[in-house]
Amino acid sequence: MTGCATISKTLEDGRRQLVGLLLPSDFIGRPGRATQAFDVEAVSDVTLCRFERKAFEGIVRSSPNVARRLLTMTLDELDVARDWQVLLGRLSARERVAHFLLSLVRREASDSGADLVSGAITLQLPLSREMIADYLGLTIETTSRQFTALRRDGLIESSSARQIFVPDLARLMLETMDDDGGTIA
Amino acid sequence: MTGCATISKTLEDGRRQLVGLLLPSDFIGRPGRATQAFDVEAVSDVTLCRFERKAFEGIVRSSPNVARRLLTMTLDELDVARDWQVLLGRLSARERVAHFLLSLVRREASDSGADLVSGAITLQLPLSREMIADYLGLTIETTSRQFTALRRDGLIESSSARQIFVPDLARLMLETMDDDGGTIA
DNA sequence: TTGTCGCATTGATGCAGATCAACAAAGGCC
DNA sequence: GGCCTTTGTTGATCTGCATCAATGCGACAA
Repeated sequence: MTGCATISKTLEDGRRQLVGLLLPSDFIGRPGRATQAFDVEAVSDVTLCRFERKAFEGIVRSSPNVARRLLTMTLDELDVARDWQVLLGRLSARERVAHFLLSLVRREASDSGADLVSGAITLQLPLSREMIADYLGLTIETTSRQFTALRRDGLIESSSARQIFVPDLARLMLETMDDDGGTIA
Repeated sequence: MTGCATISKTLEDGRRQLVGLLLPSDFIGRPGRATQAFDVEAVSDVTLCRFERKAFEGIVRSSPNVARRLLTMTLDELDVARDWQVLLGRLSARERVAHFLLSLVRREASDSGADLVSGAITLQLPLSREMIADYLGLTIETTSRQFTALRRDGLIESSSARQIFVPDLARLMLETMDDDGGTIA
């Protein structure tokens, strides 16, 4: 309901990859599953709404609307995961960072109902550089360098590491090269 | 029901990433969705079982068991997608290829009920080198070189490009470095 | 047989991002 | 304030994979 958490997997040698970002309105847990194959970790103070498994599954069983909603949410998560696969497999470091920033913008826009496709916006990054790197399949250093490069190119401005001002969203979108916003010359 | 298909996304400049591999028993389509954000493409002759959307959604609505099964399948797909994210974000080329081969072995094992964790096995690759490269977020050349390297190291043998013999599954697993099979010295 | 087409392999070279290392900045705590 | 820890930035160098370019090889047709 408030706060931010991550879903991740860590390999034995310490390499880590985030596979999900949980923000208010997201759901944790898998109905009908005893265990979870990934780690869920709060990255800020979090308040959440807990359901007893038994009771919850009873509700799901008795209410087809809830069941359908759950399926829809899972399908949405699947789409997010697949877009993320494309990012991890094929995008350059700069494209990844631009994409990350825009995904945060879209999250915020869809929460507030507005539909920001251009103009300026200020973002609060919910994650540290290390987490962003683990999110994007990069190292801390390249992530930091990409932020610096975007700042140098005037695509973002920042007063602190966690506070990002985007003067022109359309211009940032040109950096992402995906079919939601690309069309680069 | 027979054959093999892929789910993928292609960027405007031609870069492509597979985000799903469909083998017999898999399901195509998203209940409650009009459109699909990814391309589905047959890579061999395929026979499938088609349902009318209206009729199918009626069945889902009236039968909670079907609805629950659908949710379970989607959750499984989500787990696969997330493991894939880890592979794309953090594994080396050699690890990716080893992981790919083992995922095919597991698929075959789980279909035939057997549970192969060691010993030898012969695989028919359902994909060309190009598709494997797009699957793993690599180029054709790197993929080919990794097959050559695995052959050189005695981890696989092959009579043709599509036919792979794995003399010792346990040894191949040591190459994957994930927490399902790693434990490297 | 000989050409040609598509796919796979192999080699030479380049480069984006990783790694190693130093330093700066921002809190927290006494 | 001063000290320490954590986090972020920057620079120098290295390396794994991409890129560019041939070459090999089986399938198929003329």
